[in-house]
Amino acid sequence: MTMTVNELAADLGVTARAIRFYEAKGLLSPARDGHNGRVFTRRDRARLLLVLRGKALGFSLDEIREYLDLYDADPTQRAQVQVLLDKVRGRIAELESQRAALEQTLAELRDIEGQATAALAETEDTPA
Amino acid sequence: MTMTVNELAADLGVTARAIRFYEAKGLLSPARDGHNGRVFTRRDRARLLLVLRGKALGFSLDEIREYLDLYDADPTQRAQVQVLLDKVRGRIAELESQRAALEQTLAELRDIEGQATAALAETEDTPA
DNA sequence: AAATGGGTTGACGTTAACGTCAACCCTCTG
DNA sequence: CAGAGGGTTGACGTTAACGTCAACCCATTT
Repeated sequence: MTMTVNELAADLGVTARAIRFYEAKGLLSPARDGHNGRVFTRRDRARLLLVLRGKALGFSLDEIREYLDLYDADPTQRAQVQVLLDKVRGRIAELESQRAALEQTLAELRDIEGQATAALAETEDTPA
Repeated sequence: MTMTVNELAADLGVTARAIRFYEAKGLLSPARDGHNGRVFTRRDRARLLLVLRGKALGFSLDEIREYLDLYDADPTQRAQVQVLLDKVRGRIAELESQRAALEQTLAELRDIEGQATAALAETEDTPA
């Protein structure tokens, strides 16, 4: 049911050092087994997956922590919910502009790909 | 028709230091005016824009340089074109998986937004 | 001539995100 | 009981991407 650091690390393709680092940064908070090792549940694992996705999207660990706080936020406090909402909307705006840049880059790369393919086809029978 | 470092920097919202740094890294190669300053054309500006977009997408400067080389590549050399094509396709694959992660994150954030909005509406008449 | 306003090249400082030891602690197992 | 096998906490090293001087050059303006 639970995992150790190295198991989780192997599972998600990261190093144990990185996981401990994330804990030190407050992104994870696995339980302990006496003086022994950390105990990771599937919730910890899910959280780490969120961290990794955030990283893949180019966010810093600090940003990811804020982002995780959005998940944990208590939706019963009116003022806090308002802050949460603002943050979420800001993040959505950022991601959407990032997506736009990404689409544009993809389009350009596809264009280059097409040109390269064409160039190959053209010289197909007249090799260097 | 041309610009100085600081003009370009102000124009695109980066520091002159960063621009010089990019040049040192081989991402830009503006002309010189005698012993005086760098001279940036609109082609240099366009190139810098590509750099900035790459950064926004989370690529390292080294990766961006490779990426820029794709633009500059000579499409008349068969072997080089093949390499180019492979690189481009690899990059496209990366970007598409990145886009998938982005879409998923966006969906989750929108979900949180909806819940927060609902929570606000519910306590609208019964404030804290 | 002195000062002011760009611009230049080092050279060193800084932050983020770990990598890489080193030293140490349990807990088995032969 | 001597290792071997996990796990732990420092502490220091490293890379990327600049920031931040410092010292200097050249062309004006005053």
